Amino acid sequence: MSQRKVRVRFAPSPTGALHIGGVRTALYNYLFAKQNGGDLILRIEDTDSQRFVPGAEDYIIEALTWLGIKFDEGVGFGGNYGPYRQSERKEIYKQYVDQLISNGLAYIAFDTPSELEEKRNAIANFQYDASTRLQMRNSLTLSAEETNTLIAAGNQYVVRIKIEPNENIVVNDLIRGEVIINSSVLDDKVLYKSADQLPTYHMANIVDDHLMEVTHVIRGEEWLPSAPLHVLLYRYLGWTDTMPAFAHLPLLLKPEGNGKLSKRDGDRLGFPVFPLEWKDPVSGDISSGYRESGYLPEAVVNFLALLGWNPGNDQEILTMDELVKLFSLEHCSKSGAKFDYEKGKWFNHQYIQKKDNATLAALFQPVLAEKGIEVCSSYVEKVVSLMKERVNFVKELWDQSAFFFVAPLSYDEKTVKKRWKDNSSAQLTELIEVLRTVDDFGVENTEEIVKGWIEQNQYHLGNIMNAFRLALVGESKGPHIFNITEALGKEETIARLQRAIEILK
RNA sequence: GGCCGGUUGGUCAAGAGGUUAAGACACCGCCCUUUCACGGCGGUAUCGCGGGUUCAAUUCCCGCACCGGUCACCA
Repeated sequence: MSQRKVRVRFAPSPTGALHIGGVRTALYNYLFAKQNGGDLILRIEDTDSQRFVPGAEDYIIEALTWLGIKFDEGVGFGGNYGPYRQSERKEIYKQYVDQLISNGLAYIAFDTPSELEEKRNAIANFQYDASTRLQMRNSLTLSAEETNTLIAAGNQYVVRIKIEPNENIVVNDLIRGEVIINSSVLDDKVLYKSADQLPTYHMANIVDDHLMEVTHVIRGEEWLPSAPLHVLLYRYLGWTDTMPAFAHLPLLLKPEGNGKLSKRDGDRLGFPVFPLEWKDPVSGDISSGYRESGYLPEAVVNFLALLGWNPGNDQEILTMDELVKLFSLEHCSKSGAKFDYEKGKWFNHQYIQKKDNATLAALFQPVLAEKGIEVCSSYVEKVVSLMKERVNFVKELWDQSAFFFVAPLSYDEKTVKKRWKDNSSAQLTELIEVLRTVDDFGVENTEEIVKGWIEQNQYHLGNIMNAFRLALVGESKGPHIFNITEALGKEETIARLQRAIEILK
């Protein structure tokens, strides 16, 4: 299996929004494919007709596109190995199922769900396997004639794999090494159900990976227990020599408490677990998304990439291109990672700093529009350049810099108490007169004149500046004060001073 | 419960027999400063426990504990 072109797939089932853990799996597959000059396939695993959710497929594509994870083929991308939706591949699976049956590697079982339920209730740890299958209603215990009669009469049945007991099955995992499981602990898994004429995940997955010439299966750790079954299926189908290599990724865990990160944790703890906002078509419930929360896609990618993998050094800010170069399965960790939302915010902060002002201003404009503010982009860019280093999200820009767009309506009580002195209004009144004489309201000039005036009169610099800031901003925050006066302009600066003097007396 | 996987600071983690056990997030303190941030500096680990192997073990082996996953006609 030397020179096969690397081909990997991301194979979600369209049962709802794509979980952030799934996004990471898709990302790792993408990085691995690109690094090796291979292909990434998007395959939709919709063999469970019961759980299909409309809109989920589009959601998956939109989310991954937003993040810059590009597919080479698959649903929505074309390709020569289609169709890529499992529900459209019924006939393909059927022939392999039949092949297994005729080779004696699988059999037909008529036990109804309720009969099985009964068994499970009656016998502790009941498992449909070599030790029990001869007590069940299947083509192993029934004659061929009886079997055919039952089928002809329209009885529903399933096809089960026939697993021989007592054999150690070796799964070679690229991340975990050899994992050995005894076949006796495996059950005769259902491969196919006559009810909807669809295979189950296991069968469809192996057939498709083989037919689509997948070379590496990179998926979540929750699949590790069924990996031996998959190895056996490759053998039963005669495809062992082209069996893909496996890599089982560690899980994303809840930030606190136990268990893997779930859909509900996000809303409970106040952060998104989905890339895009998702509205459940049935319940109408809305779950927040990273995009709508103001995350930059590069930040999400970077954050996710480092959750379960690291480059082996202390580099943390990595672009997609760098990730493609550096990624390796060997550096993936084996243990689950608790999801640290705070770190995610930090990544976004880093990427905001890296973005140029024009881009950020363009992202900020809609937020301003929402507040009913219309200003030219050059002014927004100026504000952004002054304020971006202090926010994690574009949206926060408004909280931090509203005073650039609207005069303070009130003055923060604590700040007033601390910064507004008895002589403040007298001094600021004087300051107004000084400012009136300033023609060039640029940062340096205004600062020089104001500081000169303060020095001349032996005033306390801090007292004046803090009261000045209070008048302009309404509280004790913001960038260098003369950057604010420059942006506001002479008229507005003086108006704000007058207003503060009036109100605070 | 059976089976499988994992276990380095609150979190993400580097490390691969001999190190003062990196770095980042968060937190705390200090510095910078006219405010708030940014930035800078500093602080917090007897590497889950118990046995081995070895001159030497966080690193190798075994047992235990704990955490996680999985045991469907779901993926």
